[in-house]
Amino acid sequence: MRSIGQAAALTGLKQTTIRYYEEEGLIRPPQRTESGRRRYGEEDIKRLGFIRHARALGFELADIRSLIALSDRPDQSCIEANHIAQRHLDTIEQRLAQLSALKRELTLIARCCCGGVAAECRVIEALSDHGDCQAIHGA
Amino acid sequence: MRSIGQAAALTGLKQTTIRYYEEEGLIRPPQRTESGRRRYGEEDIKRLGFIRHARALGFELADIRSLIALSDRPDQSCIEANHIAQRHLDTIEQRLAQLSALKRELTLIARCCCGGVAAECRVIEALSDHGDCQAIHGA
DNA sequence: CCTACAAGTTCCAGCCACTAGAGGATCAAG
DNA sequence: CTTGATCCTCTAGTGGCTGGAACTTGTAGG
Repeated sequence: MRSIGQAAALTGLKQTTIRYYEEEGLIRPPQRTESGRRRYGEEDIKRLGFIRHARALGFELADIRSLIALSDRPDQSCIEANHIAQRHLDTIEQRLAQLSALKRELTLIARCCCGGVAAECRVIEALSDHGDCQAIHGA
Repeated sequence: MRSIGQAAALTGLKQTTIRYYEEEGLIRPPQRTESGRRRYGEEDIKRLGFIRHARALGFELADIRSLIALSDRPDQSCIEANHIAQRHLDTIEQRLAQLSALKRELTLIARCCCGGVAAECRVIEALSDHGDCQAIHGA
């Protein structure tokens, strides 16, 4: 059994984050010592690792909640899990496309700064006038 | 002079957002009618457009504040503006790299779902075990 | 046994950039 | 005068934590 500090060190999460996950019901409340300190078993550590990994992949807590529910009922079809992953993948792809559009425009804007005074600054000018900016505002 | 509704329609911002920007000091408080309704002039609309565009490019309000301050003192060097843009570009590039890494891993994970039961679900398994996941956790 | 000090506890506020909703006032048209 | 659109202020909520205050426990050394 580990303390919250050890759990944090093992999973790479912060103690406050672990407590937050408990509060949010993402992990079950761990055992406590007589004095009230949390004690985590191997299963708890595993689940924390799961959450950590899923968060690192950008899943939202709501999705993670669903994935956890799925893994707790191992007889169920995993189509749902795949669905969640697929949906997330779509989101990521959208964001990627958006971001590269941003990058393109921003590169253009940033490149034409010649170091003059702000009155002639292309950066500020380009930001003021979005006539030549396409399809960014659908963000 | 335009009402806040017109300003919103012209800039693509919501009324609440415009009021929020006012509260945050990103725009100066507009004139008011006798009854207290906001009236926006051309300059105000322009500035709102500026903010809108910068936000669409992903600049944070703090950066936008600096950019506005710069454009208000047109005699100053625009190196600062360029610096802000460059910094933002770096952030975007980092996020892009991160996102494509996520996409790669997630694609791998999602692909191996064969539609079986959750106990054998590769998606859940892959999330539990991040032994084969590289360098995502530096996010 | 006493003293530090590290590590844990709860609770509450703050972050960002809005957004939603309540509840009321005002405006323009018919 | 009524109706419905528009506007006003104020408060609270979003997600996913993070930080701090104020307190209690555990442990190691002297």
